[in-house]
Amino acid sequence: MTESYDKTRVLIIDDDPKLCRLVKDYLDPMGYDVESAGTGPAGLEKALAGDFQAVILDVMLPGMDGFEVLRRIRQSSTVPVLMLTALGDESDRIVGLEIGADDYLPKTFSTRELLARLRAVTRRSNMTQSQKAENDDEIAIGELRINPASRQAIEGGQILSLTPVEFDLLVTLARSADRVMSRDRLLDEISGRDYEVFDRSIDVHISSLRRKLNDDPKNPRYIKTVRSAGYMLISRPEEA
Amino acid sequence: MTESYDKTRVLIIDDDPKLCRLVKDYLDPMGYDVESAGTGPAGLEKALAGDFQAVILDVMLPGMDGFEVLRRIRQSSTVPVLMLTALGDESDRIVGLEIGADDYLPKTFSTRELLARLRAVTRRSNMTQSQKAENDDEIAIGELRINPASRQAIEGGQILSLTPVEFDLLVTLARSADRVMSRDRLLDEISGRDYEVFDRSIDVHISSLRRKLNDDPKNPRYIKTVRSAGYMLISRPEEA
DNA sequence: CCTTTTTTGTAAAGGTTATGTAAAGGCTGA
DNA sequence: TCAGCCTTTACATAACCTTTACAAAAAAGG
Repeated sequence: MTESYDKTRVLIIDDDPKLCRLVKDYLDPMGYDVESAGTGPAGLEKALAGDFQAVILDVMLPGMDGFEVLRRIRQSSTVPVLMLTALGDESDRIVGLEIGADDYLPKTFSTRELLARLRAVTRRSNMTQSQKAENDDEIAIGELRINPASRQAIEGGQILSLTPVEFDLLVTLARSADRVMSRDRLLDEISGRDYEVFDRSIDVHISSLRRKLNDDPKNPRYIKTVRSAGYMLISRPEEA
Repeated sequence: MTESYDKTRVLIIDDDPKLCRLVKDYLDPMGYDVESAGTGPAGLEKALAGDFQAVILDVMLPGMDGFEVLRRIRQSSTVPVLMLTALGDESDRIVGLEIGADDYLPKTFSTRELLARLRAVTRRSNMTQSQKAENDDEIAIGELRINPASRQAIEGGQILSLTPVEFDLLVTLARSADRVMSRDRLLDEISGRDYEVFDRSIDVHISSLRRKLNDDPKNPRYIKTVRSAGYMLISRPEEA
């Protein structure tokens, strides 16, 4: 095993080795873990076996064509699939078979586009997983009021100017007030990333959140550190 | 009873079982409850009997064609109907529009499109009567007055000369004042398109709207940018 | 107690992404 | 054809997120 398991795993199924190489060379340095398959059956097998966060699938494949592969993938998997279609070649698409892909990518895609669509597709599937409850009700905790609809938080009458991640972090903590949230969990909620042991970004965000909340780590009114476990937003600030 | 009551119920009417399966396989895990019908008459019966939040209807059906099915559905139901048309077949669209289709999907749709349109269509039909009545009342926000009936907007006594899209954008923002509207949502409301990763047109419209409103992005009286989330029209311009 | 190890707090740097907007391109209806 | 409008493109800039580094605190172990 040469790859660490936390990367976004992408499978490309295409009979053109050059294209596979191209995609791999481009995505690898961006932190993706790219595998490839040159035929439909091989691709299908890999797609169903290895767990990938996304599959890039050429429509035209020798043996089993892309749509057939897609159909079989869909029989037992909901992995996001990006179909590679020939540019402008819309007329030869087989009516009725072409659904089930999450998005399409023209064969002449730019790397920028590839990356953007990959991200979009993986983000979407992460979102449906947690099935966003979309609760827009205001959350009140002590002097703190959080309004998801306007993405505003007010503490002691002052509007806090929070960055996107800080706001999400605060909402996440608030929705699980008085329960410890692991860094792992927090990171997943706010950015969908996986937590690594050396990842300190949550800590950094917590730090700046505290500064904006005027909160002291040693004697927290809001965010309490739970050593070796995570952070917790406390609903009733008690005096120590 | 196998299904929980709160899922969005979708009926697909298509003679291609593969397509029905694909839609079902894809939508089920996303929290939809999909039923299918293989013929016009069967579909019609189901559409009128079971209560669905949306119907996906193929234009080409053996026996009774899609338009006929749609016409009969419309005789006693206002359920949102998405027509499946062959790609680029403009005349189909025109016919369908007249009969009362709610939206179209090219047969080569991606699930991204499918999901976007399903959401749009169910959102629209979920609106309460008063919301749906397209409230033509004037909206007043600060120095700004918007009159949907005459499609005029006045700011500080001056009539703004807005383009159609700018006006719709302003109305949409105003009707959800103090709530962040995503670009996704805005784009859908004003043009029915679905948002692509590279789409900047909302930003551009916002920019020119701001110019006409004499609004400064950095210190907005009206339209506030909510980074990574969208835009928000603020009803009570606060001092910074 | 004292030392070592683990964990956390936070400043600063560096790279990345989102946004504002001008300009170009393209579509549509007169 | 032209005029008006919408979208796309392109680039500058600002805001942001993560990483790194180091200090401090807490726990563990003696």
